[in-house]
Amino acid sequence: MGISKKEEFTSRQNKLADIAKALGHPARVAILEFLATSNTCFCGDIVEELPLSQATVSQHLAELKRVGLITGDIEGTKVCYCINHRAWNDAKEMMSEFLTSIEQCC
Amino acid sequence: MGISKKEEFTSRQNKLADIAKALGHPARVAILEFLATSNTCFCGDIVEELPLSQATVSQHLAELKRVGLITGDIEGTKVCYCINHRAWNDAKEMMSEFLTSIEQCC
DNA sequence: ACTGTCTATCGTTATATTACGATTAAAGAA
DNA sequence: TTCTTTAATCGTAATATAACGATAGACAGT
Repeated sequence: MGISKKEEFTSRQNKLADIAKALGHPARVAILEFLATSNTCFCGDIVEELPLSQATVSQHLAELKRVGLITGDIEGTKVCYCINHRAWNDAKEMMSEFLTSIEQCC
Repeated sequence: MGISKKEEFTSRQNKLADIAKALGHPARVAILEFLATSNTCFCGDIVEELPLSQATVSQHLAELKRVGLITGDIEGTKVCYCINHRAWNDAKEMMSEFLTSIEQCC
């Protein structure tokens, strides 16, 4: 990409874009929906649910963890992934505010 | 990316992810904010506002147009970019619904 | 017809993303 | 200790994205 110009934008714009980017793949949308509706949050169950390999699912989980939307707690040999409610609510508020702020135009 | 597995997800998950992806760059967030707050919607004014070249801004505008969030109307030699209110409201509703649907977890 | 202005597109480069098989590391069970 | 299960990481390949200069094409003015 040549050199990134992200520093040239506000930190709010960057944070918003970063959250949106994390939601910008159907697999990650599916993971979040699975976590919200299923009883189990174990990585293995997510892998079973998705049409992707274990390695790929692990990558998507890492991306969601990178932006803080989920946590991963080790339980024995398994890992339990959970929605980080604080971060999720922050993201929800930030996104909602943005979505409603874009109204009128020329 | 090897081969994309996007067909394996629901069309709703894909659409949601596609919108999120379009919002997943600070330049595109900035463009939408500019359109919502400024009187002018001309491409040239957007280019002036952003710390990016004309070619790069044009690419970002094309991406926003691709998902339907903005329209581009030719007016003489200039092009007036506007928020597509119908599409924006659809996106807003879809995103809000998703954001609020993710609540409880394990 | 010529000139300048505006914006899309082309060509290119650097980097990021998505995907997977194979391997590794950690924990529990035998 | 040895074996199994689980999930992260490594290595790699294909594709996508972001950035820009240069060019082209459309329109308006002279």
